[in-house]
Amino acid sequence: MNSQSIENYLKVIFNQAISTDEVNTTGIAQALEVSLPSVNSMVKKLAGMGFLEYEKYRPLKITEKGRQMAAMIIRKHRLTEMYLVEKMGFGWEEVHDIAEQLEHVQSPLFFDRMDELLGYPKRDPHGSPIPNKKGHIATLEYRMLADCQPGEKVVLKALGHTSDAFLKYLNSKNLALGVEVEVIALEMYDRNMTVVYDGHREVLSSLVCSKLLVS
Amino acid sequence: MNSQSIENYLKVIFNQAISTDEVNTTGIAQALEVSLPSVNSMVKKLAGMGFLEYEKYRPLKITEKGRQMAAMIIRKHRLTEMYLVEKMGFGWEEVHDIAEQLEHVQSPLFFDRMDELLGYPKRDPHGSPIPNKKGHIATLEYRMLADCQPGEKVVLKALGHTSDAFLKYLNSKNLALGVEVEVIALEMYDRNMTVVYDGHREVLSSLVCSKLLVS
DNA sequence: TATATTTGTTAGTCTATTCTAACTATTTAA
DNA sequence: TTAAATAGTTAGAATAGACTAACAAATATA
Ligand SMILES: [Mn+2]
Ligand SMILES: [Mn+2]
Ligand SMILES: [Mn+2]
Ligand SMILES: [Mn+2]
Repeated sequence: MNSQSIENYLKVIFNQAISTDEVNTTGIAQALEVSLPSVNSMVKKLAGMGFLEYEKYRPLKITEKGRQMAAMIIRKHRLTEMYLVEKMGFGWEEVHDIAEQLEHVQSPLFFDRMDELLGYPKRDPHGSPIPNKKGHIATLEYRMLADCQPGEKVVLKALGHTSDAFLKYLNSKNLALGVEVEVIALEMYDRNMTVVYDGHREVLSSLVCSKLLVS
Repeated sequence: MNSQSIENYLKVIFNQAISTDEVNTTGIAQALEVSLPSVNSMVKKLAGMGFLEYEKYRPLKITEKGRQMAAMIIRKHRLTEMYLVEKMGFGWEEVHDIAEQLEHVQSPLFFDRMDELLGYPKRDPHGSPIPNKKGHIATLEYRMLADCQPGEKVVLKALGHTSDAFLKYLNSKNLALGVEVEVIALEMYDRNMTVVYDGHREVLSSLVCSKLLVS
């Protein structure tokens, strides 16, 4: 069985590979808050296990095997988050830290049961796709709210970022997935956006709007 | 935070202290399937942390602090088992291995929510008491079925042992907690007991009867 | 292009947890 | 009450994962 440490590295590497395909050591070190040499030695180990391709001083490439393995951990993480929200009444800002631990539990039955009880959900509480049992991850074609034009009506589908602070901010504005948002105005100077939803009228910064994924 | 290893040691030591109060190294080694020297060095560490009293070549004594700590882990273990059975539809023979992992999750909220959703249960699915948040464990005054006399009608309340094999045996005989059992006959030669319950008539060995706790 | 900055690597150390081999104390039993 | 058996200890080593200090390669910048 892979250690929790190995699983956490793999997950980070997989996530960084989504945007750039090639991953660098420094990024991993920052994400996991460990030193560069720690990453270097773990990377060699992961390469030895066939999860990565590694050449000295070259960016890393995750292999299909690595991708597969990472997807299974992410599957467990996201199923857990969904379960905590849907079945145990947690808020979407409370579940990540718990899922970070439960994702390492070794028990296919446990996660299959969650999946079943949830009715085989496709997304986690933050709108991110839940990989299926084969490791396949649906690619979601959402736009950023920041790219919408005044007059458009869109539905909030997912978040591009899920920090505690951001989730709490969204809670304070009553912004949740599924909410229909109408773009009223876009200030060209700072790209602040005035929106209306659910009887609310708010001005959202471009920072926020770039993290709200809509369709 | 205490490591999983430390937590597993503490739990074993606590459990062994219930019967004899004094615990010996060999018992711990057997329960955890590790070598004697491993236990020896961990025991010194636990003593250093104030969980045990240790003197060379003397049996160990668990301290109040150690008892407290162990109770909190056992609380998480048993709440988890109850949750898995009651809310997720697992059989009582399936839950121990999952609970063995979940008991190490660091999230008071997670277990408090389980507790709440379960309606603050007093026992786990095998009839063992769930320690309360202060670490207090109710002592259950049950008798062994083996000590009952022909003619007595008793209710199965808990198990003195919870191995997979035993639980599966009980499943095969449709014996579950809460079942009312009438003692029909007791064979003095081998102490086999003939019992009737739920429309079943079975002959149970003394080995089995000594592990069935009734009231 | 030459230099400065950033990024990645190596060497060596540390802690946690485990092990085997060798030894010592305690307990049991002849 | 001595010898045998059992239980516990020490020493020394291994592995996993992390770190700092020192160095090398790659990249950015003047
Ligand atoms: Mn998460
Ligand atoms: Mn994790
Ligand atoms: Mn159990
Ligand atoms: Mn455990």
